[in-house]
Amino acid sequence: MKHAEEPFSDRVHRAVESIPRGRVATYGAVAAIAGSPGAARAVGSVLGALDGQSDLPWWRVVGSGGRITTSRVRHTAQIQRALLEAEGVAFDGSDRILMGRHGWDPEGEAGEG
DNA sequence: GTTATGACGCCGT
DNA sequence: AACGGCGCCATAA
Repeated sequence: MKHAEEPFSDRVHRAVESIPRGRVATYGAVAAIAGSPGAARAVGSVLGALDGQSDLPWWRVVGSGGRITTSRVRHTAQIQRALLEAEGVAFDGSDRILMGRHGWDPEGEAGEG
C-alpha cells in the first residue's frame, strides 16, 4: 500500500484551519505546518485558488513580518485587514500586524505563557 | 521532462 | 524605508 499523503492543497487547508481566531500565521509557517517548509509561495498559490465557498480563515495567513501581501489581488488586502481587525488583531503604524502579539506558532504553543 | 505561473522570502543596492 | 533581483516549492500545460 502506498502512503496516501494528502495533496499539498489539502495539507495547507488543514494548517489554515488550525489557526486560532485572533491569531495569524505566516505563509512560511503554514508551509512548515503543512509539512513543506520553504513552500511559502506554494501556500499562496493554494489560498489564491480559494473561493467564497471556502470556510478557510485565509485572512489569518500573512506575509513575513506580519505584512499583508494580498495587495496583488484587487483590494483583498483591505478585506483581509478588516477581517483581522474584526478578530482583535492590531496593526502598527506601518500596516503591519504585531506578530509578537498575534503571531501564532504551533511549536511554541506548548511552552507559551 | 521542460516551460510558465503565483495571495512568498531573503539579500543587495 | 523603498525597489529590484534571485531562489524556493507546488501545480498546470
